Amino acid sequence: MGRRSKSHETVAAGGTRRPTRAITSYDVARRAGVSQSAVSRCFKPGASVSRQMRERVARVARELGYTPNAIARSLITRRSHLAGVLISNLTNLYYPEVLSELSQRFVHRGIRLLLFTLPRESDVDQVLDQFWSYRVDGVISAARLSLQQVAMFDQRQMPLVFFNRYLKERPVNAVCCDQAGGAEMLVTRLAAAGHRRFGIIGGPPDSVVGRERTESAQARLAQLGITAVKTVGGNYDYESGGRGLLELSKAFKGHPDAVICANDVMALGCIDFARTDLRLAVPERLSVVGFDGVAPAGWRSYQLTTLRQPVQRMAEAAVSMLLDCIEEPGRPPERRVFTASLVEGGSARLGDGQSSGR
Amino acid sequence: MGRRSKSHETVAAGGTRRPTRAITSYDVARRAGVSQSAVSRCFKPGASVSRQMRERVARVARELGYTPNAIARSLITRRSHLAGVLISNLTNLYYPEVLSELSQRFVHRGIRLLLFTLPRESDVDQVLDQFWSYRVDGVISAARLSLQQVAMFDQRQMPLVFFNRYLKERPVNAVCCDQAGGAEMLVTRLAAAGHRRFGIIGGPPDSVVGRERTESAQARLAQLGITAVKTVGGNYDYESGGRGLLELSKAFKGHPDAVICANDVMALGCIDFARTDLRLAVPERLSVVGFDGVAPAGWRSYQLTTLRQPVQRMAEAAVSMLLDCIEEPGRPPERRVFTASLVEGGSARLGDGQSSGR
DNA sequence: TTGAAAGCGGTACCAA
DNA sequence: TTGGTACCGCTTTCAA
Repeated sequence: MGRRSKSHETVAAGGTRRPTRAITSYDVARRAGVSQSAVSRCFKPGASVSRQMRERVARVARELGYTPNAIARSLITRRSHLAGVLISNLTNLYYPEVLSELSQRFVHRGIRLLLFTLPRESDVDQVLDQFWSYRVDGVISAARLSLQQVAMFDQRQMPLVFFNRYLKERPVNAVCCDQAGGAEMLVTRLAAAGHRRFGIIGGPPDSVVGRERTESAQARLAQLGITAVKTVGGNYDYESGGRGLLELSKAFKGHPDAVICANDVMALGCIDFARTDLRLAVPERLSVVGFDGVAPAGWRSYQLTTLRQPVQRMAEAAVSMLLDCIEEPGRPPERRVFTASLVEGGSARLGDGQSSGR
Repeated sequence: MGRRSKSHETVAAGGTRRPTRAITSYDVARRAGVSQSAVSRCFKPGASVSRQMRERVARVARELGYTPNAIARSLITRRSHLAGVLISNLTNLYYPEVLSELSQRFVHRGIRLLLFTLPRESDVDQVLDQFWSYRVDGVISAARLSLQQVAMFDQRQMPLVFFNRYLKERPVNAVCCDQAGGAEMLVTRLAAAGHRRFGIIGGPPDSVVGRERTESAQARLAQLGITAVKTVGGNYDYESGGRGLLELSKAFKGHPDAVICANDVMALGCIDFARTDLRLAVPERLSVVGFDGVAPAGWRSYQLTTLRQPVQRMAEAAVSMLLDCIEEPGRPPERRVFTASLVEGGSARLGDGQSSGR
């Protein structure tokens, strides 16, 4: 007999000890009077097992409450069926949607989601260690990683897909939304509708997406010859929107015609501040636009004019891209760029959209 | 030599094959000229290892990029350092906060979070299987589980802590927020302020928390002798709030004086519908209150009167309760009940709060 | 303090 | 189709 049947029998003989040990395939095998490998095969989908063997084992397994140990399995198969997900902060209102979508898709494909939220960017390194030690099959990151950090991934041949970020310095797998095109289009429409004085409320300094949004807007404004443009910093939260508008109003010694906010939540804060504190009608006297298309942007009080990201399709793309990378390790990096769709809403005067353009 | 050193040497001799295998403690041991067990000990906090051994191994490990395999470790220690988290739907706006808090606390304690979101309650059984097979150390559930499902947990001696739910039928570990007390207090204040016709917009049928909120409100209303009370169903989403108010208005052939919504998001929908569609001033002609204390409830457009749950403290309690259960398996179930705090806001006329009470 | 050896609970290959 | 056996990569006695 094998090396372990002895010890298992010992335990069985020990009798009185309380059964803190979980049921194993050996227990099922002994009780069913078959070999342990047979039990293992019965739990493998396409295995060659006779019908009676399968039934016999299934019955005993059910009686004993046996569930295969995924930990042990992944030790030898080198597939943990675990995917790591890295998200900077869940309070962003946009991320919960992303996370929810990712989670559904993964479950659907038999993959478990190991979640890591980052209070601060500096904690990334700790988290990466967890990925290495848990031997996750791959990682989706909605947080920024340094070049060095990314290098560690391919050094370990660990599949990595970025969600809404990427690296300029080198090609990486990424699912993105075209922020630049959307921002330019927004600016074009706003300018065509007669806005001349533009305020921009940016995201936090370390947000690549935010910078992309604001810089594209600025570039397009410059292109159109509009020079009355002020930019202030923001933090992606509701308060930033109001604070930003206040700063802009001071800078303009009046108020801008239009405010472009780097995300929806700031835009909502901006609208509320305009209406409540500055007594400025939106959109009549002030146009406000945002980015993301989160749920509250659509609420009646706001009806925000915004660029909605196709979160569902992006999540689907990210998950399937990650799985492709896992299946085919040598795969060259790919970048899939989705287009945001304009939600016209009612917080900005956009004109008819037919005017002169690019 | 051991049974495996042979095979490891073979691989090393094989040479040309690409190193798809990750670095193991054997690789480090060979390179450092020490035993594998020594390497293992060097990565165990309180182990008895000489300083030079520790340094030597650490150096080689760094050179080789070695990270201990947590999978293999947990196979023998029977501790995965994985906690399962079960959440019904992340779109609820309240759950992302909870999840974020839980995640932080777990990371803090060296525990990884295995996330499961449920599109439908019926999927619970599948998810449970995952818990069993991944041998998570414990589970926090913010989703409802049946008596049978809970029974499977203690059958497997798997620690379980409910978040904001519990079972009437039997004691379980749970961290809750006192919905009933809060609801009664709200009703009392509203009644004292002169409201007589009450509308209630409930949660989905399977939400225990929602039922508790509405039933307590109803009970208190009955106690106060107020009979003009109508209840309609809701779905916890924004639209439910508007739809609910519409239904209530029909039922009352006019409109209620106050609407109690089973969560904040419905309350916000209710306010918007009242103001925009019914042209009813809130709070002057209609008082609206909610439950939860989510971020948008505090936005200037709403300033919702609501009962805020102490999410952070509750998350902390849930995590530490779970860890306690893991440390001390036989521990009898405990229920920790937190109190919601009234956010007076500006969406309801509450009077001075000094009036006659219970 | 160090090393040898026996598992943890599976999978996979091989011969029967 | 079935059973025997060698691992996966680590922890943990037990001697030395």
